[in-house]
Amino acid sequence: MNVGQAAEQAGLPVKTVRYYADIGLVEPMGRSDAGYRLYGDGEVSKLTFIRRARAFDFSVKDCRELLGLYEDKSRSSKDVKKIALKRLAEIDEKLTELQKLRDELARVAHECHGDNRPDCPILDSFSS
Amino acid sequence: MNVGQAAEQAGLPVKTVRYYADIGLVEPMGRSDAGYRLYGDGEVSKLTFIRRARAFDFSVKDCRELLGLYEDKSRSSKDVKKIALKRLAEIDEKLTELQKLRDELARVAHECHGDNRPDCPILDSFSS
DNA sequence: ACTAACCTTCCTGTAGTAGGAATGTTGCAG
DNA sequence: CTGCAACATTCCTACTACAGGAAGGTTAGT
Repeated sequence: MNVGQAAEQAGLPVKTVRYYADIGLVEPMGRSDAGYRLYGDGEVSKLTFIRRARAFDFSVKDCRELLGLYEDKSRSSKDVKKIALKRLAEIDEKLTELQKLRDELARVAHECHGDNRPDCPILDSFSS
Repeated sequence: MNVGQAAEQAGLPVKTVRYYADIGLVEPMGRSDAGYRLYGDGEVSKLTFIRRARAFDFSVKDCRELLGLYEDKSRSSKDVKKIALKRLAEIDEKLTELQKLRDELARVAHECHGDNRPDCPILDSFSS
């Protein structure tokens, strides 16, 4: 299977699949005589796995680690859970920050009457 | 005032101040004989303004627009509010997505017993 | 034989800096 | 006057995770 088909099956852009091959994240099974990347079902599974993990906001670096665990049949679920909980904590922190940001922005935006006068609490909050 | 002092007063890294000068966001008043960037209080105000706006997660591009409004004494608060509300909607969307992500990750992480057995619902959720 | 649809590599760009090299300037103490 | 620290300069590289496009080769079908 060429890169296009592998990409389609995995639900990823071709560019991305090639990129993953370049950085050694998911290498093709081999190359055709013409130098085309050749993929099998195993590689497609890995690519799909990565797409899902990325959708969970795991970094490519995290994915590399997870993929290692995914392929390692002897790994314990403890190892995986540890990474997941770390990501969860990071996401929680991000959520908290973003929520604070949102509230403050909503507050200043609400205070701004939004008319044709130049007086604006939003800009004031930036400069004071 | 040289770049170091301006950066300190604005609460920004020197590198960042130089970057803002390079991209024409906040240009120095002038240059010294030796070619040092020279800043005045006006530039420091703008830099401070940008730092605050960036803290609100506004992009540098947004900042450029806001800075234009900030400097334009005849602008209406309506224009500013429009940008702010747009950002607010974006943040809300991001929050919603992140929250969904968080919940799903928390769910699969919770389902994983995290012991020494290889069986792991987290990885399963990625590959199925 | 031609053409469309694939594939290849390589180069550039994105956002917003951070780090570092090589070099020049300023100010002050000895 | 000299030496030195603390500043400044430009330029190059790296980061993340790709996207876009150029220039060219391959394959499959008509």
